[in-house]
Order: sequence, then C-alpha cells, then structure tokens
Amino acid sequence: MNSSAQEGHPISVVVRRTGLTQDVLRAWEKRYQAVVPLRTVTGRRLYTEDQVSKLRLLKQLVDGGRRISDVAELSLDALRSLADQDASETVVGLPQPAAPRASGGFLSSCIEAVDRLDRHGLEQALDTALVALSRPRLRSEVLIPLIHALGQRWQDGTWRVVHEHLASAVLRSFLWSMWRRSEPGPGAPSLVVATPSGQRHELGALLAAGIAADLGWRVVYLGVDLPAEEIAAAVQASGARAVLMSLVYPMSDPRLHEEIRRLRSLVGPDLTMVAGGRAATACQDELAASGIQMAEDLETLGRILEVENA
Amino acid sequence: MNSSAQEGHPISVVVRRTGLTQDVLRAWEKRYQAVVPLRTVTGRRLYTEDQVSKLRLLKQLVDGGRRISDVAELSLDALRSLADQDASETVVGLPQPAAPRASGGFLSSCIEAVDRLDRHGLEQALDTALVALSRPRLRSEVLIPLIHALGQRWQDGTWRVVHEHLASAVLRSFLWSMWRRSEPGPGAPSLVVATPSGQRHELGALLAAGIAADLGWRVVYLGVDLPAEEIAAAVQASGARAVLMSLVYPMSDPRLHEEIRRLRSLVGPDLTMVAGGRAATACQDELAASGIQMAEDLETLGRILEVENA
DNA sequence: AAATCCTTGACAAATCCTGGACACAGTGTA
DNA sequence: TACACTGTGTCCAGGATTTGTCAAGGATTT
Repeated sequence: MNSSAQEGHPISVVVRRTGLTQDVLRAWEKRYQAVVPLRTVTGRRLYTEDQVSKLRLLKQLVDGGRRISDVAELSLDALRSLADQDASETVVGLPQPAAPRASGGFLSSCIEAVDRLDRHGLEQALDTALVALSRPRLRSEVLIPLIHALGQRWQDGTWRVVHEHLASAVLRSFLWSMWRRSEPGPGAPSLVVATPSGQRHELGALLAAGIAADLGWRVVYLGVDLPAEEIAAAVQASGARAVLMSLVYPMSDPRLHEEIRRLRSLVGPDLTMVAGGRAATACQDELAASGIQMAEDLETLGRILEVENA
Repeated sequence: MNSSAQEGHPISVVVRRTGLTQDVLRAWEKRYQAVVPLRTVTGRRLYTEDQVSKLRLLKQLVDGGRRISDVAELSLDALRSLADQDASETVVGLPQPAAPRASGGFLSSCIEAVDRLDRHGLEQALDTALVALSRPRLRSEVLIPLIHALGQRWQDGTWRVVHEHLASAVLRSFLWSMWRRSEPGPGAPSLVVATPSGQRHELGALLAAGIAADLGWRVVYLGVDLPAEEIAAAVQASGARAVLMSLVYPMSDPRLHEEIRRLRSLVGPDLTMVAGGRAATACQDELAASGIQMAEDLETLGRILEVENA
C-alpha cells in the first residue's frame, strides 16, 4: 500500500504530521508507553502508520481537554470511539445501532436512508461507519460510493433533486466534522482548498480537505465557486505552501481553463498546485501546462500531499 | 449509553462544558453530593458523561431560580422533567431574568476570527458561546448579528468573498450540528424546511430548522434553491404537517411569487406554510394572499411553530 | 562538517487538591 | 426594626501531581 510504510517514519516526519514536538513524543513514550516504535539497529525510532494515527488521535483528545495519562494506553479503536464521543460533546450519546459487519452494509443503509428522505437515519448510518471503519476505508468504501450513487441516481431519475439536496447537506456536515477538530502543530504547512469559479460541487473538496488534514496539513478551506483573485488572496493571507482544487462539475467549462491560468499567474510559478476530480482528469493536459499536479484518486492525492509536506 | 465508558473527563473539561466554576463543582460535591466523580489514584476527579449532563441540568435549573439544595440529589430523569416543566413555564410567564453576562464579547471574537480567516478560531468562539449562552440568546445575540455582519461587510467591501465563504462554511456546519442530534419523539409532527428556487441563502433556513427542532418538530431539511415540485414531493413523502421557507436574497425576484403560488397549488390549501427572512417581509402581502404565515423574527417564528404543533 | 537523533536529568508552568474563611442575600425571630 | 441564621458562591493558602520543555553530552547519518 504505502511504500514508505515499509520502513516506518523517522521522528521528524511524525513531528510534522502530528503537530507534536520531538520532546513530547519521547516523553509520552517513556512515561506512558503511548506508542513504542521500532528502532533501527542504531537506536533511531521508526513509527508505523498506525502509530501515527494513534498519536494524532491522542493529540486531538488532549487538545480537547483529556489528560494524556488517562488516554495514553487505550487502543486505537477505543480512542476512535472516545474521539467520536467527544465530538458530539453536547449530547448524551444515543445507543449505537448494531454495526453491519461488511462495509457494503454501511453503504446500503446510507442509501436506504436517503431513499426515505430520512436525515436522521443517514446521519446514524454514517456515524456507525465512522467508528467501525478506519478513515481511508470509510472514504473509499462508503463516502465515495455514496457520492457516486448520488450523481448516478440523480441522472437516471431514480432520485429527485430533494434526495440529492438532503444527502448533500448531511454529507457536507459530516465530512466537515471529520476534520474540523484536527489542529496541526505550529510548524505544519498550510494548504488552501477550494474550487474555482463555475465549479459548484463541494463534496470532493471537503473529502480532499479531510485527507490533507489527516496528513498533518493546516487546511484553509474556502468552499466552492471562487474567482482566482480570491483564492490567490487567501493563499497570500495564510502563507499557504500549496493549493488544492476539486474539479467535478461541470465537466468542461471554457471559463475553467482561463481561471486556472489566471490563478497560476497570480500566485507565481513556484506554488504547488494540485487538482483532483472527474473534470480534472478530463482536461489533464491543459492543467499540466499550467504546472498543476493531477490526483486521479485518493491514494494518489495522499501520496502527493505526503511528498509535498516533507 | 456507551458501555465502554472509558475514562472520565477532568474537571477543567467539565468547567468548560457546563459553565460552572471549579469551586462550585467542588462545593456542590462536598455539600450536597450532587455528583460524586471517580478519582484517579492520585485523587484527581474524573467525571462521566452522565455526570456532566446532570451538572448541565442542575445549572439550568439553578439559573432558572431553583435552589441547588432542593434539586441536587434528584435523579437525571427527575431533573429532566423538572427542566421541561420550568421551560414551559417561562414561555407563558414573565420576561427572562436579567442577562447574566454580556454576549458582545462572543460576537466580536467571532468577527475577529473571520477577519483573520481563522476557521479554527471561529469554531472555538462559537463553541464557547454555545456553552455559555442559552440557545435563544445564542441565536439572537451572536448568530444573527454575525450573519448580518457578514452581509454588511461583504457589501461595503470590508471583507472579500473568501471571508464570506469561510464564515458561511463554519456557520453552516455549526448551525447544523446544533440540531442534528435532537431526536423528536415518536408522535412528533414533521416540518419541511427549504428555500424555493432562486433563493440561495442557506443560513436563515438552518437557523429556523434549529428552532423548530428545539420545539419538538421532526425536521426534514432540504436545503436551498428547490423548485416547488421538489418541495411538494418532499412534503408528500414525509407526511409533513407544515412547510417553512426562508427568504433572504435576492430581495425581490419575479419568479418567487410564481414559485410560491405553484407550491401552494401543489400541496393543497390546507397545509400550513410559514415564511421568514428579509425578503419575506418585503412581499408580505403577496405571501398572505397565498395563505402563508409571516414570521418577522425568531420569537414570532417560535410562537407560530408552537401553536401549529399543538 | 552539518544535520539529525539519542538519553538522562532537571526545571517550571499548569493543573488540581483540601480545608477554611468570607461576603452577601434571603428568611425567620426577638 | 434589628438581629441572627442559613444557604450559597467565591476566594485564598499551602501543597501535590502532571506535563511540556530544555540542556548537556554523545552517537549516527548525510
């Protein structure tokens, strides 16, 4: 899966991706055995991907007010459900409905809920999937298929506009809350996420924002349909190191090309720019001409972001 | 409840989430055993989720004029029914007791965060206001002024489109999460919330949806910019007893009347329809002609919803 | 040679604890 | 009316624990 995961990450990478300092990392290891990384023969730490996830979760909980000594030794799963519980702060959690075993079950209960225009049901289905699945799997096996289903059934007339609207509203809020709590450390590089003028589809951008946040970026999320000048201004104001654009719909828009070119000239030739989404693959060549990297799928996106972060 | 109730919350978290001070927390524990948290081996308090809820309720009741010594030892259920009772009384009864704290500070920290394009800061400011203020006050003293400020500063050029986008995204998610968890009882009537074709402004609709949910409606939230046919279909599918529309921008749209009329004819003359928002007050007469009730402000909206619910 | 990483030990800022005192508003009593 | 009592939120002092950070001295990697 991940080429670099084979050897494990050195401590500096973990620092960047978690927002914790080296000292804290070592202190948590020594004092609570929060994570105990492997070592090279010469004693240097090598962290696995899972350990990085655990550390991110720990930081999230600690930032939320938990004591490190209380949560350090919990398992990854326990941490996830705790984090989820904290996320719904204000409320006494309702009993969790039984979790379907296969992830296909999650997807179909989502779809059925949309079918019934059952907002609450959809949210519950997503929530159960959230605690049951790892985030990459949640994205690739539930969220993305659901978004596709949305477009599909809207096109073939199975679903009305209301279905689409309702599901979008729920998904938007859900995707947002997946990353809103993650706060990267002070050294983390910033990334502006937006869609350019004419592009109205928000879910892809939110999905990408979540992935970036998971990888340790400080995400400046702008939303959809923004003129090049606005994006450039945000890049400037936030000192971003990269811009990420999601291009989905409409597929081919004459203005799109022009917008991209303008954006490139506004931000200068050195800024990293990445594009993903169906419409991006369609005009791959033009994008490449403006020095924009392509992310065909989520793994590619993850890989690009990881490289750029380093 | 969560069976793996894991570790509890340290006192600082409870302070943040209940709005009580550490001193009060300890005093209530020592003097009335209102809640008796577990302790770590070194004697630090660990509160469970249930205890936090109980403390919340206690504070609510005490703020409403009850004596802590009278309510401290009641069970969670008893407290809840008491709180319900109190709530229904204040609606009929005298005006609210004097405002405990100035809420202007919340608003200005929100605005400053938007100024800095600081998503996280804005979310934090809103979260603080959420625990400190009652929901009606939160809405009328923070959220609505903030939405107005948004429009204002966008118009006069103080803020760019990015500011507006960023703030909208945060607010949308915040407003949504204010009511998404509320689960109406089995008998609760349904209410469709949407904005008709041409109306793109979502925040008002979300605000209204929250109020309705607080009043016990089962809210079917459809989002913005929906043709009359779609709204009608949703009414049908969900068996809604009423439709609520938020009309904000654009102020006067020739299509609007037509849409409204069409919607009325599609759903039949008996369905309750309510409209609110700036654009609604502008074309009051036309709306009345279609048998639509006006909600000039949030209190009016609340009153209408309460009557219709009965 | 510069950058990265390691360990150990120590420090200081936060956080939390207890017991006790105090101020103030009602409330009942002389 | 004056006075004492009670309930309650707040404050303080003194002490313990928790936790992030730093420095020193040395090894490894680039």
